Amino acid sequence: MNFPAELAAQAVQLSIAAVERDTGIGKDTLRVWERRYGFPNPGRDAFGERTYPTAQVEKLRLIKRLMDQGQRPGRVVPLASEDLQSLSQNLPTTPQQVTPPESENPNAHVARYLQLIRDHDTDGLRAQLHLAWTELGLEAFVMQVVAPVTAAVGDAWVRGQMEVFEEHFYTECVSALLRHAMDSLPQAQATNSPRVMLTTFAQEPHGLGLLMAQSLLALQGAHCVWLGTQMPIHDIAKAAVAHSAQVVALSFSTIMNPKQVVNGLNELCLLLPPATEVWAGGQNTALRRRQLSRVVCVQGLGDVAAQVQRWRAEHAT
Amino acid sequence: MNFPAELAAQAVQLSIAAVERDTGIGKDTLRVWERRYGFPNPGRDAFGERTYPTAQVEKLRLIKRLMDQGQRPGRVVPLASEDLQSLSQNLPTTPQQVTPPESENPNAHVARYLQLIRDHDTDGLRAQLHLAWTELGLEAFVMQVVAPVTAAVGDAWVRGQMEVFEEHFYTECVSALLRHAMDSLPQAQATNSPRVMLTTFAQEPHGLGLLMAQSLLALQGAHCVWLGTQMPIHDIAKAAVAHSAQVVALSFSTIMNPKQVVNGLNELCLLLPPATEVWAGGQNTALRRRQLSRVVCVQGLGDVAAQVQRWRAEHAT
DNA sequence: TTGCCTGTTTTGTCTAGGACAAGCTTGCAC
DNA sequence: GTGCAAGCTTGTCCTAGACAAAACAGGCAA
Repeated sequence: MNFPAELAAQAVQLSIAAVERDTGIGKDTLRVWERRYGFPNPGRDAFGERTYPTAQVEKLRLIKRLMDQGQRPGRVVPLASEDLQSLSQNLPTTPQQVTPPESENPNAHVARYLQLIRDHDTDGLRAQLHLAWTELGLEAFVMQVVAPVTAAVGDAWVRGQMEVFEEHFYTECVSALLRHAMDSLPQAQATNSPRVMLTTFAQEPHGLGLLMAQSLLALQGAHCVWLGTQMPIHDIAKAAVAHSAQVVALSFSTIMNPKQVVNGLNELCLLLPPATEVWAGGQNTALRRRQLSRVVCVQGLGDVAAQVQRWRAEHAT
Repeated sequence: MNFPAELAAQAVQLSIAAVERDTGIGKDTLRVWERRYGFPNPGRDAFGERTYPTAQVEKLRLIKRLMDQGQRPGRVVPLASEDLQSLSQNLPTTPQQVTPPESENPNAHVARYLQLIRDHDTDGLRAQLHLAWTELGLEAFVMQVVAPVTAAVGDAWVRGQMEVFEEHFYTECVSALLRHAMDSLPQAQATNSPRVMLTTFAQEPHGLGLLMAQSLLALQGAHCVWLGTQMPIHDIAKAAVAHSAQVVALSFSTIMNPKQVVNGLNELCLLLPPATEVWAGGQNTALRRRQLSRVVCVQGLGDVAAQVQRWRAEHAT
């Protein structure tokens, strides 16, 4: 920590393309914010091109986090950094949809994991997760540990109390364990169970929620095909046909543009065989507000089993 | 296969944003190609906005593949689809840097894996890989099986003989196995070994090459920290400090813009403590041509062990 | 033949301001 | 409170021009 990263950071000036990459805010949007709100306020280099100081990029990332939580640009972009900070602290906590284990204080439970993540303790985190899995079994592990801890990590990130790389680090640990746990499930192929293909759209890198859903689906006896994240829509359709999937399960986090979610889902529905169902889950606002004719919106992890039941009932022989 | 996907596809017209998402070609570039080469040649909707037919998007994806192989736009964009097809068939094969096992015909060996992938045979592929790993051991498995098969998959994709989802499917299978194999390695912490942090830039989703490198690093006794793919540059620097990494290992495939690779690496070097080394590997052209002062370019998987030796020699106590 | 220097072409990305549909908010009537 | 209409907000698209960096081609020397 004795390396003066702040000094180096001051010297670094980023191009508009680099800012788009680091913030997820499009070039067009950056220019139009500058015109309308006076922020960001980049300098110009010798060729007349915008150069953004690191401090402004940092502020933009904070603004992006707030907007992902539902804030509107006109309300947050003109604010001073301190106001943004205090705003992010006062955000409401994610509602806990999951019943915590009765035996102990759930917050202490979650806090222990957060501490391991902040300490960058790979082995400790892995051991703790592994212990919880073997103690609770897969279903309770997902519902009582992975889901609340993931929500808490997301909350901490929104408040600026957790770094991106700490979130990645947690995600990698949990993903590895969930995959391992699913591999060691008995392959009890229930009759009359859907063949489910799981993936995300090209702009959506988060696959952890989908992996939790896959765990629950596998426990219900569904046949799951995991294709990884970030698949172009055309290829999702081709894959569904090739794997003769009856259900395509997708997940959408808050970072995805709701308009692109709706457009993409409609496009996908046109390309899929009519009998194939599309299940969509995740925190993205598009799933709550819009009318999506053919798409089944899965309301949280608790709804996964219910949807499988419904599918079974509709496809009873 | 009896669903008329072609009929549905004909009706679908994509916006410029959707084409950027599906092809990886930027909006600016799409417009300037239209101006200069007359292709793509989209229609317009009621609001005067471009609408791209699926056939043109398909052709653009083919063009993108050829350009990733080193073709120049002026030579390929104006060509007819048939000419592009024949061009992609006649591409030179990736040079095999890896000695195949002597005992059998290496092509037959690789072809067996390709067949399993094309058949979408999850269990078969997994079983075959698992068998090879236990027979050969991790190092030979990576060098003689994973590396050549991955190269062959990449080649097949370039020639249009393999779908994106088939490549994803293969990647997921191999990644899971490699992680499992690394977990079950004895944690022989060699003295005087580097602490290596592995990740990729935000625009680079391919992590398989890096995972192979991690396997070899772990076999050399290095302490590896895998952070997953697609990390913003600022966070890579923060993570390196937090994990007190001595080496940051990055991988760059052909899909990344070489200019962005160079810019990103320079930016990263400014943010990292001076003692931290940056190792870069992958097929991206930027690593061969450009001058990158502080960056060590790892020349293929065979070079990984050599770089660890060099590091050891320079940091001998 | 190979290697190196120099002009020319190619190519992606930036600039500017204008436009507009879709979504959200506000306000008014019931 | 509920519903609908008017108005404001906001992201993304449009055109057309500019230019640096990289790639290529040609000439010349060894």
